[in-house]
Amino acid sequence: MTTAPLRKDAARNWERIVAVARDLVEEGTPLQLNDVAHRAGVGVGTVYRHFPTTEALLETLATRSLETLTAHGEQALADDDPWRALSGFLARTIEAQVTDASLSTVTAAPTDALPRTTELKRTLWSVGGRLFERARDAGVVRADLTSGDLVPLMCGIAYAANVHSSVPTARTDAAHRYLTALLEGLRT
Amino acid sequence: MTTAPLRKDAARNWERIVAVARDLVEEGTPLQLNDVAHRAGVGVGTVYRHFPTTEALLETLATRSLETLTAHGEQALADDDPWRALSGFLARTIEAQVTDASLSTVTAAPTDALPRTTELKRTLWSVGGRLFERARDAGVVRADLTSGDLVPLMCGIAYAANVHSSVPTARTDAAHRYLTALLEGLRT
Amino acid sequence: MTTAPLRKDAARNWERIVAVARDLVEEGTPLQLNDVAHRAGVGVGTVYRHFPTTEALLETLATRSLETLTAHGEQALADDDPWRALSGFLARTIEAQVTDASLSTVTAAPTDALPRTTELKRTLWSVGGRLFERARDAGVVRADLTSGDLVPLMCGIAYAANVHSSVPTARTDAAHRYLTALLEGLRT
Amino acid sequence: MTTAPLRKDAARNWERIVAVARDLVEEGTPLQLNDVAHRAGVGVGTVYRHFPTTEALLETLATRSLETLTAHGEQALADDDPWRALSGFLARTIEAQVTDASLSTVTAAPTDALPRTTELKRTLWSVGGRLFERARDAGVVRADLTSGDLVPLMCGIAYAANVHSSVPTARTDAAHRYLTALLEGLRT
DNA sequence: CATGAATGAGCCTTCATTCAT
DNA sequence: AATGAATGAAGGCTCATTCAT
Repeated sequence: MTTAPLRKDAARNWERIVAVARDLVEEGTPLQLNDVAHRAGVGVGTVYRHFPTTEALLETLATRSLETLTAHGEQALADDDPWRALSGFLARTIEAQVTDASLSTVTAAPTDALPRTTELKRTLWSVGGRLFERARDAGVVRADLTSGDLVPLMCGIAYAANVHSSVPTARTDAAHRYLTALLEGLRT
Repeated sequence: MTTAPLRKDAARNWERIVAVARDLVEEGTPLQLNDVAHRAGVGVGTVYRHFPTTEALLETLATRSLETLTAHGEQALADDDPWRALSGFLARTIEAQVTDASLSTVTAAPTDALPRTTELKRTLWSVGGRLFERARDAGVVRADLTSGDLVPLMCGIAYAANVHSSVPTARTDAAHRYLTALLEGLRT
Repeated sequence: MTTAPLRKDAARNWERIVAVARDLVEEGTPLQLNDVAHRAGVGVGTVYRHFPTTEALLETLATRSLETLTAHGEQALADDDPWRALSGFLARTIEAQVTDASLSTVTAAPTDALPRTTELKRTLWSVGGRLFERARDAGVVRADLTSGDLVPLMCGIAYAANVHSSVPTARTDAAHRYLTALLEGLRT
Repeated sequence: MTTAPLRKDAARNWERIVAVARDLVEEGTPLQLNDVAHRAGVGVGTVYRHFPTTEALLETLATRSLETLTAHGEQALADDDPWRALSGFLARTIEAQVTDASLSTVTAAPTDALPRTTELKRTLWSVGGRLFERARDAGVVRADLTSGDLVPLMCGIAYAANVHSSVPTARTDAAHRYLTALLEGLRT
């Protein structure tokens, strides 16, 4: 409902642009709207029409991961075991962060370009927060950390996994080890 | 003997440039040699003479912290208690990373502009590695992390502490909490 | 079909830029794209879009002369008298070189920026070579020079004509005298 | 007598600078006084003291060839055979031009930085002119060229020999062939 | 005399954004 | 809606020349 229904050709362009942008982000090339336009075979103006700024495009890329994670989080809330629920959720989060570069950027950004992003982030933080608080109330988590520390910590682990390793598998691996260590530290 | 003895006026300019650069880095402004020159009240050429690239300047800023940390690390090696030695060293490291933005950048960089930096980093990693291995040999540290994870982890914690908090004291505070959590996880 | 059809306004800018560049080259001012842009009343970016390097612009200027000369050369090949054909062609070549500064630069350059230039030069050299060889086969030309000497010799004469005389008519005059002397020397 | 007698150390610096500059010119590197100073192991100021401009240095390099050629020319004037005298002189001139890059530059330059250069050039042109006129008076040389064409022609041949051949021997070779052709054309 | 640090104009190039077509 | 040419601020770097030490 948020987005107006697009004409068929406009929708096709939108898809192309997003696809190209995803490739670029994946290979680490900094997003440049001119460049995206060229590779997508559309005019610069078209890209600007769909995505007024680089950030807007990046947030659009991140949307998919944000939605998936939210869904996972909501499922986790249904889990009886608070610790298993929290740790599973965090594992998925870290994996997404390490895999999808747009996600880590958007997650760490203090402000958003799209209202939709703000909304999604808020929901996701809220779900994560509830998982965390449930675990703390159950006494399985240290008391000196708060739910507000979750996002920074996830960003930090993703960042740590990226430092010094450009190989994707090495990154995923490192991320898991770091999360495990942290979870051990979190657990009471 | 490391640095060639500078003429008095050259030394004064060097100091000015470094001081200005430190301020800029501190306030989060990206280093631009033209800008540095302007603010330091010297010609662009002067900055370029002293620091051929932005990286060289940044590494020069980081040198101080790198040296201090190395000295601390070497003192720590003299400590009888392997755990106390390691955790103390890491605490100082994190504090430096959070306080000095040049340090985190230089630490995370895969390559160096100045040979001096490479040398300093190597020494520091080596000291940290020895502290870590001593702790592991003493059986006070988890076995699935290695000394090579130390640098990424420190960078990650510093990054986490910086996300979402621009207030210096909040950063230092967060960094300590995160390190504590991690250390709990590390400890056997 | 060689050049993509330009939009009307783009074409107008292209023309302006080329015209300004021609003037500058004519008056001996070294081409600078910023300068060209300014004088043509367009933005720097526009010049860079049309001509990525100074060389590309210069070669574009030279194209006209290269094409004209090639046409003349092909007509000359139709002439029955090998000597008249060769000497006429060389006379036109020299005249063009002395008149059009871009031509001499491009001719003497070991490498080209535009594929089109390489193609044109190759064709022109080939035509000239055939004229020369026909004359040699007819026994009207010295045997110790080869068709490969033609380009250097033409460049040399143009250079000679330019040394010490900034007045256009004096240059053309000198060029003719020097070519005549050389042709006398070439003739058997 | 023109140059004031130099102190011994000043003389040594002068020699070093000139030697370095000769090497640079030989290898085709454009002369830059800072660069020369660095390679010669002296301060920039010292180079500027001895040679106020790049041109002055270049002319100093050319002096040697100018003097040698003048001497040769004067010997040639003693030769009974006007044609042999002229052609021998021109052969030496061309050889020098092709061998010594400073000479061709200085020869072609419309103005001089050092009075000494002007004087040397004047003398050399005069000697060359006399050789030429003697040959013309003897009726062994075409009448439509004048002694004033000698310098341009020599520059032109040297230029032609340099175009497209970076190999020294190939240059000398080409220069000889071109001169021979021209001399044939000059001869009546 | 020698030194070499300092200067800064000058040139090059990129890229986010606008707007006529 | 789409296109892509045009714009020009912004930043990077070099090098000839001066002048304090």
